[in-house]
Amino acid sequence: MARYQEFDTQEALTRAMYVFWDKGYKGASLSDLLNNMGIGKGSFYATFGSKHELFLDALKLYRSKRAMVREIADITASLPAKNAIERILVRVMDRAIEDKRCCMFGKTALEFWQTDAKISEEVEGGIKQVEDAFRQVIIRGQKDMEIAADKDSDSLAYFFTGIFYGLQVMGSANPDRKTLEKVISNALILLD
Amino acid sequence: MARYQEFDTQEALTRAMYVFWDKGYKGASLSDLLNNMGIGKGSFYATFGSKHELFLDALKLYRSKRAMVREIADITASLPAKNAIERILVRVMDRAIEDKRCCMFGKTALEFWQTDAKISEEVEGGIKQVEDAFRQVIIRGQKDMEIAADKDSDSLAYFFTGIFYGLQVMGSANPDRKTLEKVISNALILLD
DNA sequence: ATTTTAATATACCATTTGGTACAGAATCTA
DNA sequence: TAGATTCTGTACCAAATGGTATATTAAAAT
Repeated sequence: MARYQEFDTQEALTRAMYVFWDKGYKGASLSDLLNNMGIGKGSFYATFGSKHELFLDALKLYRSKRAMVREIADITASLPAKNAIERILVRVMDRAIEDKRCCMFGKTALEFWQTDAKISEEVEGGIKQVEDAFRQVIIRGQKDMEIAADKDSDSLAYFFTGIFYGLQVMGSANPDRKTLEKVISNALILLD
Repeated sequence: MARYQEFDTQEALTRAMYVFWDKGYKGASLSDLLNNMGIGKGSFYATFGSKHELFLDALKLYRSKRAMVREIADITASLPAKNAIERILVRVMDRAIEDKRCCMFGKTALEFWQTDAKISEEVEGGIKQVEDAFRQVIIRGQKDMEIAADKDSDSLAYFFTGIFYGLQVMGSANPDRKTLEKVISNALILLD
C-alpha cells in the first residue's frame, strides 16, 4: 500500500488511558494527551476520531486489560478465597494511598453521573465486572468450605464492591492506612 | 455609604454550590455559574474573587449546611441508632439513584485526588465529619444498649463511612436498588 | 522511476476558557 | 443638590479549548 504508521496505536492508546486515569475526562486536555501519546494532531484525529471516542476506547482498554480487581483476581487465583479478597482490598487501599491511580470506573462514574449514555454503559459494565470478580472468589471459597455455603454470593459480591469503592473515595481524601485497615477488617468479618 | 448590593451573596453562593455539586469543578464553567447565580461578571469577581475561591466557599457552605450525613443525622437524632444508620444509608442510595446529587465530598475527592492542597484539606475535613456523624450515632446506640458496648465505635464509624461512599459510586454507575439494598443489609449485620 | 496511497506536521479555525478594565448607574451622606 | 462611594453591565483580553484543512513527506506497487 503506502507509508507505514510511525507510532504504535495500542501504545498511544495505553498512554492516553493513563492520562485520563490520572486527570479524568475534562481534566485531560488535548495537549496533555498529545504530549503523553507522543503524536501530532494529524495522527490523533486520523486514528482516534475525537477526544470523546478516545476516552471510550481508553475505558474499554482499561476494562479489558487493566481493571484492578480483575488483574488482582488473576494474581490471587491460587490463594485461599478469604485471603484473596483481603489482598484485593488491601491493594485498593495501597493504590488510593500511594499512587492515587485507583479504579478508573469509580472516578468516571462520579465525573459523568449518567450524563453520557455510552460512557455510563461502559462504566456500568465495568463495575459489574468488579462484582463478578468478587462473586467468583466467593463461590470458590464456598466450594472450598472456607466460606459458609448458605451465604448469598451475589449479595456478598455487591457488598465487597461497595467496600472496594468506599476505600477508594476515603483513601483519596484521607490517605490514612489505619483508618482504611479498619474498614477492611470490619468488612472481612462478613465472611466468617 | 453608597449603592446597595442587588443580589444576596449567600443565595448566589448557594446556587453556585449546586452547580459545582452537579458538574464538578472543571465541569462547571464560569458562564454556567454566572447564569445560575443570576449575576454579572463584575459582581462575581468583586464578591467572590475567582472561580477557585468560589469553589472553596461552596465547599465550606456545603460542609456547614448541606453535608448529607450531618443533615440526616439531625433528622434521625430521635430514632434508635440502628434505625438511624439504616436511614442514612438508604438516603445515600436514594440520592445516588434519583437526583444524583450525592455527597459533594466524594465527587470532589476523586476529581482532585490530592492535587490541590486547600481543596483536599476541605474534603478531608468534610469526610472526617461524616465519620464523626456515624461515630456519634454508634456511641448513642451503645449507651442505649442497642449496639454491643465492646465494639470499637471508631472502627465501625470508618466502616460505615466506607459503605456510604461505596453506595455513592455504585449507585451513580448503576442505579439498581436491589443491588444497593444488599450492600446496606450486609453492612448492617455488623451492628448485631 | 513514477504513480499511488497513506501518514505526518503545520498552519489555521471558531469558540470558550477564566479574568480585567472601565464607564455608567444607583444610592447614601453632607 | 453635590459629592462620595459602591455596585453593575459591557467591552475587552490573552490563552487554551477541541477540531479541520492542507501541504509535505514517505513508502509500496506498477
